[in-house]
Amino acid sequence: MATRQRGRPRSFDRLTALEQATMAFWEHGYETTSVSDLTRAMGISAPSLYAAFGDKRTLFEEVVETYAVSYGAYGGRALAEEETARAGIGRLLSEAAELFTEPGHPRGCLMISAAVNCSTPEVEESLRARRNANLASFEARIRRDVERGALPPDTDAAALARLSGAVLQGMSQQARDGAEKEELAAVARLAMRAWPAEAPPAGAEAEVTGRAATGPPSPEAPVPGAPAPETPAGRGA
Amino acid sequence: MATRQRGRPRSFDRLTALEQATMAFWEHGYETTSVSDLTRAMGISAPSLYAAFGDKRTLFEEVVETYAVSYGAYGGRALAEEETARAGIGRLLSEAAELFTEPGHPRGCLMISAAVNCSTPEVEESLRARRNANLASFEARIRRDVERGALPPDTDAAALARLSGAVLQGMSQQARDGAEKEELAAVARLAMRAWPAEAPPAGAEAEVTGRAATGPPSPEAPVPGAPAPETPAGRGA
DNA sequence: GTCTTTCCATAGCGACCACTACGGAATTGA
DNA sequence: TCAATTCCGTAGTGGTCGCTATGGAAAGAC
Repeated sequence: MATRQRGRPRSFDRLTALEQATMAFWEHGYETTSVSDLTRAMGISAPSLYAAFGDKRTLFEEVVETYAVSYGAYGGRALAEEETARAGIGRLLSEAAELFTEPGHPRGCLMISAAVNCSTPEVEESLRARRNANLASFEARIRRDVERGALPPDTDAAALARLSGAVLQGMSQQARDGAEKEELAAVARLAMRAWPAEAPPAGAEAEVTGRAATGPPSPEAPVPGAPAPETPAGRGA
Repeated sequence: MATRQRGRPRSFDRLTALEQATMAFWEHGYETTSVSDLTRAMGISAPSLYAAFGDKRTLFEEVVETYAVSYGAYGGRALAEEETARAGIGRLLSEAAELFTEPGHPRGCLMISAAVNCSTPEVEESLRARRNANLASFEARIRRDVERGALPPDTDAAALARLSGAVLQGMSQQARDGAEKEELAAVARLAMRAWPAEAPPAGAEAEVTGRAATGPPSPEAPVPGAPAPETPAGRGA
């Protein structure tokens, strides 16, 4: 890649167009967003779209990938940065309440809602796989805390992960159904009460009655906050 | 309506055809199920479909209505028959785990998934209204228990209702994503742990936390299994 | 300038969409 | 039997779908 490319350079910004396509898909879903909707939203013509992004399905996959990186990364960060699985998922749900209702972009989560009832099985399957991968990352994070002793040994990690994913998905639909940020935040807060009593993260003194801290706990106590990436595809479960 | 109708009688059973249309819409959603999909599933030709059911949208509305009555009624019954809101919603979620994964029909809930990303706003809005009505019926049922003293006075009825709806919606999507009955049942069971401690249902010993009787001080104590329909449109929230 | 390369707008492809005009077949009441 | 009435299969409506062939305009290299 030495010389600059020869011919006429393209007259639109590829990343801007991609973001506009993201908004369109996010709002209306894969199937319901037609190519002519896309060209209108992106401000380019159909041949330009096909030259720059391949076909509609390839464009959607690229949209999902950038969405997972730029938005879904919140979830991965919450899980990785927080001391415990409980704090991580609590923060993830709380941030989701904000993200799902934030002005400036469509409501809810693209990975959750954009390929429901999709007649292209590959597309539906692609997002389903991302959702299930995130469920698996929830479960792994919880299981780690169980093994570490931060959660009771009889904790059902799979069920807790699935519940967290279900709440997240329900919050997404309710955001699209008109729920406001505070309402979803209350749901997120309440959902954390289903968690078992949190054991002391490490060497600290004990404490008994269930239902411990909900918010971000000790800034940095023991256990040097696992660098773990843990979630390959961002939020969405 | 005295005399029998004159001409040639229709050669298919209307209710059977309606049920086959229900299965098609349930599986693929409103938008993605084409009229030719419907005629194939129902075993009739397009003109017969239009003569018997009006247009596609009218057929869908009729499908939704019968679905709400025959399937969604489970939810209304659970809410009406159980002693407490907690028991009612607990039973509703547990029955949903079964219904959403039962063989013999598509997975998940038609009212939750069939009009996501729908390009016909009236259809999308119609199911959204049913979901929100069910949320409201959850909230009313919970609020009644709070006023009755069966739940603590500081219970956030709206948030608890919304959480229940979110879990239900998430369970529907996870059923479609492949979750099995036991997994969803575990989610349902776990979700009920978010509920506050249940107070004795009626005239039992006093309780502490402030605030004297607010609402109607439960004239008839334990409230026998309320005949109330309570939910006009069945499950779906 | 000239040539080469690439972009992009017009215009149109076949396929499918929801929906319906038509006419023969079937079943009634008289 | 004869109309009257209704059903339903064939075939086709205009419209939109995802996608692309063509060809002029624009911007580099020389």
